Amino acid sequence: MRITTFNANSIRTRLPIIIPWLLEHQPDILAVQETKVQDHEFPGDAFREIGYHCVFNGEKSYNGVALISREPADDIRSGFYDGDEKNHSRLIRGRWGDMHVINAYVPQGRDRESDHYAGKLEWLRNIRKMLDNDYSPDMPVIWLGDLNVAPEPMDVHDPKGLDGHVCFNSELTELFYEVCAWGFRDVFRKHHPEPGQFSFFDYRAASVYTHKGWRIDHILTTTPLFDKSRDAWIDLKPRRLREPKPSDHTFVTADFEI
DNA sequence: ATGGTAGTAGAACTA
Repeated sequence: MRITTFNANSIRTRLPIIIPWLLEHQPDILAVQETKVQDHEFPGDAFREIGYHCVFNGEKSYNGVALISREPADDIRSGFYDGDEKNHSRLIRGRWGDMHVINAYVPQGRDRESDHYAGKLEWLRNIRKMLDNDYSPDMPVIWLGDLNVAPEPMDVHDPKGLDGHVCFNSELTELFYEVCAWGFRDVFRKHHPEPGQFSFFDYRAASVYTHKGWRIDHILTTTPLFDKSRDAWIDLKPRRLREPKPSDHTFVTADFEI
């Protein structure tokens, strides 16, 4: 079983990257964030034409999440709880058999003093509440997506210069690990303990060419799945393309022996 | 260099 996360930064603009990537790498599930499209304009036909099902929650211009999969999901849920309209376009959950997938686009936070940053911390606390309510760490559960958290110094290109950033500071990373203490483990780091592994490169300052990146896109699983993971990898090629135009994030994938 | 680029929109906001 192969599962991938990708912040598309507009799924319509990124179809020339996503469709060939799906055909080449054949993931069972692709979790997309920042689709930036309302539901009635979602390009579902492009995925159905190559044999993928898709479910999505979007809004105009901002946010938006989707689950694109070989097999249709048995259950789809949106937000932290049924009827949570406020978080529809940042959280979509699916179940395939006994495997639960939580696709999240965690708020970025803008700056430490803003309400947006306070909302980001609250968002992570709500994830923990949702986990406590709806799942158990002995179940096969995957939490993946653009989590807007670089957990360790090695997850940013300049840990000293970037300390205090909304995606890299001790308050945030401590909270992140409190959420993970529910029962999540970092599948990517199981296979790649080395530094220099990044999933996001700012469009500005040609960061991709100097490898000044961040690892903020994650695939975390409960122990039953963690033990069955066989590989994880970041595909930098789609980020380095000039044509077609790249997203500022790239694909992060985990492979499991199931 | 507190800049830089990109997407959505069709000006200014978000990242």
